[in-house]
Amino acid sequence: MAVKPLTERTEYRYLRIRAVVAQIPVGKVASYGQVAALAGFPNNARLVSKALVSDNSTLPWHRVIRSDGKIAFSDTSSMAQRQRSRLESEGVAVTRNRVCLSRFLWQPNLYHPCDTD
DNA sequence: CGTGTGACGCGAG
DNA sequence: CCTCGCGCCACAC
Repeated sequence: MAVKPLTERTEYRYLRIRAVVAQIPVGKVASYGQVAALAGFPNNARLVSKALVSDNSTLPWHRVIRSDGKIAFSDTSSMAQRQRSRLESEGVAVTRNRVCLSRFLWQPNLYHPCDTD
């Protein structure tokens, strides 16, 4: 099975995105859009998910969630459960597949669309 | 080159 | 709380 050869540009973008994800501290979370913006790609949150899917390394992918605080996976999927356990083991409370952004969002000053509660 | 798809985001009902 | 629609962009076909 040959790995899909990414274009040089895409590979570079993925590297930048992974570099940002790697900076998310333990016990904090960031949204896809926030990671994209920090990596230099505003309005391209989907690129972040792509970068994580094609990633093999030990990246804290579980600290990346949607802008509304919800875990991106279907709440019944095994991936969502794995992400929940990883977050909870870091002290991040997950209620009904959602993280309280007001408590656990990384760099809330940069981007906080849903700061309720 | 048009179309569909998705670990997204956001506003309207 | 929910669903829909549209914008967004890379990629598979």
